Amino acid sequence: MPHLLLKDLPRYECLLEAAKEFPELDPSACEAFLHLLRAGDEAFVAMERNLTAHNISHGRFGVLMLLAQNCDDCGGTGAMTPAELADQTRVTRATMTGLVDTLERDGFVSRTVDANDRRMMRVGLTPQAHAFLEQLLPGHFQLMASLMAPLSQTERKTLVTLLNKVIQNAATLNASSAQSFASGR
Amino acid sequence: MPHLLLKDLPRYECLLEAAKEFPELDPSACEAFLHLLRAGDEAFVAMERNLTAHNISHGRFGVLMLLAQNCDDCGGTGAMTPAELADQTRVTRATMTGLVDTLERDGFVSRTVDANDRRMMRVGLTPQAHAFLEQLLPGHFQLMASLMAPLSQTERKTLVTLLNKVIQNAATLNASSAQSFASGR
DNA sequence: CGATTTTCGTTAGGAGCCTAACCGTTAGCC
DNA sequence: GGCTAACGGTTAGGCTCCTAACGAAAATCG
Repeated sequence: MPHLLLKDLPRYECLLEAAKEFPELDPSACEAFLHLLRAGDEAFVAMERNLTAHNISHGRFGVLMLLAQNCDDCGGTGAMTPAELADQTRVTRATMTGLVDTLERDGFVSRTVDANDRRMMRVGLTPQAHAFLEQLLPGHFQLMASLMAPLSQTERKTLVTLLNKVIQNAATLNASSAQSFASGR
Repeated sequence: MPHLLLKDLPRYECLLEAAKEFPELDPSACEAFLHLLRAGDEAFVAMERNLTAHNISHGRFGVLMLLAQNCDDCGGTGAMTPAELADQTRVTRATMTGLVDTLERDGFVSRTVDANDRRMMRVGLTPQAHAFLEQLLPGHFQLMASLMAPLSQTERKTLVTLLNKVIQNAATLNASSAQSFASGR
């Protein structure tokens, strides 16, 4: 469970005050940014607390959900390679190795080598994992519902619209700055 | 830099579909929750990337900001105890020991024992830290501004209002569930 | 066909945070 | 005043994630 930021978010007057010293500081942008960070963190720790109560980490949960979804959607077997899993869950391949290690140890997934390409592995859910998810998910969904309870339907739609603008923008900024980093500064 | 969630957020139709299987799933709540998590993560990694470019971690940055703020606000010396720092930055005291260790090693803070209570330490900023912050902060503020650039002033206000509702609610839920955990389930 | 390059999964090592247990110091209480 | 409890900071050990470097298998190409 990560921490995040200061206990008390700064009052808006303080931001206006600080803006006098730093002309780069945009008070309304700063306020929105800090609130976004805090709200995201609160949501994250709430979710993580629920997951750890079931003895599963956020990373492992992501793998299980992805495999389950892949199983349901395409009517496929639900087997995926570690590289696919790492890409979809936004984790490095090295991390995925560790996640699959513990999931396999706990009996939630099975590893088999691909018959056609002997470099590849196929990771699939066990029946035990399906049972575990069916027992876990209702509480997970209830948590989301209770967290968003104070928002009306229209407020939720508004929130999603605003957040989408930030997400799109951030993805562009992050990608371009990552690129400028890769190309030597 | 943490990862977060799946690469592609689920489409709303998929949530509606999943709701048929899980009656606890509230599609609009789930959508808002996932977008919040993603937006918060994007903002977080953008900030963290900027900080690591200056060879400082998010945790250490929080300590510096808090000490600087404490110095400016009250006209005080800016010296705080590790326990105060831990409380305000939402980190355990053990973690704060490590943060102060590295900050002291890098010449950003100094530790002195309290004269009245020999259990306590006083952590204060060095001139070097002030110089460092003055060099770092403009870029930090510019980052926030560019992240929130696609939102108008009124949209930012709306966003803050909506996020505040979530923050308040989450703080209550997290506190009560932490309490129920402390009292033995 | 053999040599190079690419791709896959893994290992090794590090950073940041956590909990639990620890000493030294102070405060409360007969 | 001495014994116990509470408090402040630290240490020890664990978890999750990361980057970097590695061998094995496949693809590419002269």
